[in-house]
Amino acid sequence: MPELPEVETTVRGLKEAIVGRRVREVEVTWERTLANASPAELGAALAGVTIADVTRRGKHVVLHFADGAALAVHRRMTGNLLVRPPGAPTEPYTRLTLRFDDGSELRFVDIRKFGRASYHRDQAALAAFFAQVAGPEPLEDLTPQRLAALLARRRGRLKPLLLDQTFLAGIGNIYADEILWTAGLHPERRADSLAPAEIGRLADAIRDVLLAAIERRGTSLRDYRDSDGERGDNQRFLAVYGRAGAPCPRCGAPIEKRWLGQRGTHVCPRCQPIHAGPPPDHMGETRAGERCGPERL
DNA sequence: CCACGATCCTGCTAGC
DNA sequence: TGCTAGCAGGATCGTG
Repeated sequence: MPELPEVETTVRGLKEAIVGRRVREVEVTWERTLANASPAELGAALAGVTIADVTRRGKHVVLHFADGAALAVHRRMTGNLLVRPPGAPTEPYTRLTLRFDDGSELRFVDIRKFGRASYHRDQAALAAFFAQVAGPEPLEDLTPQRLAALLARRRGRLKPLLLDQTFLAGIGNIYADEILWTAGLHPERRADSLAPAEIGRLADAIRDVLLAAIERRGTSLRDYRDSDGERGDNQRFLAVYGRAGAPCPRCGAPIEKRWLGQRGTHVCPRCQPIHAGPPPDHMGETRAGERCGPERL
């Protein structure tokens, strides 16, 4: 569910809400949520410790504690991190709760139980963890030159590569489809086949699509909520994702849905030709940000 | 290195 | 109305 823009939105909300709060106790209601510790170990490690900062790395929310330790939370498909005041009724599907000194709570609510939290005793351990699971941040200095180097000698197809978190950290199924449409690139293009102009379009699309979605506080199709429980707005601006059969906002051709790497994939057959080459003439008629209409709320 | 299938889970919905 | 198959913002592991 949550991809980079949703995680970024959540992190900004959590920073406001819980930095400076001190953990009184930890409650674990679904043990497998904890990836590398027992409930007792996590409780002992966090009791009495203050939240010093909240950051994002890829799709992970990272809670940093005053003692240098950190808790990395990956929400997978349906997980949400909600801040609730003292005495607020518990949400169903709550898997993990940090209760603070003032009685307020941070709750990890996750219908499908895929989400995971991992505890890291210090910065070195945290860095080692992310070295394993997360590649470069797509919003930090992703120049066309750098993207070209990343794509070189990659023989796989574009979309599965964008979904590979060690290639770039934070892009998921929605934004991969939106990015490739924005760049006018077919998801099955071989990654090392892009011309320099195409790499430039891809770098621009990655930045533009992700930044626009952050500005709209993320995409809420069904389950995603921010730390206040609010929905995002970006679902109203999707060009291809979830719009099979509907007209392409740029050229009007019906959006196709196909299956690629076990993921539903949405593509405009006219704007995203499978063969390498210059973009179709109509590319650029619509600028990023003004695409889409109200036909799908 | 790359593709594919199975697995972990629950809820919703389209179609019969 | 009621049931069921299939699908869902993800990642990992094993096989070929």
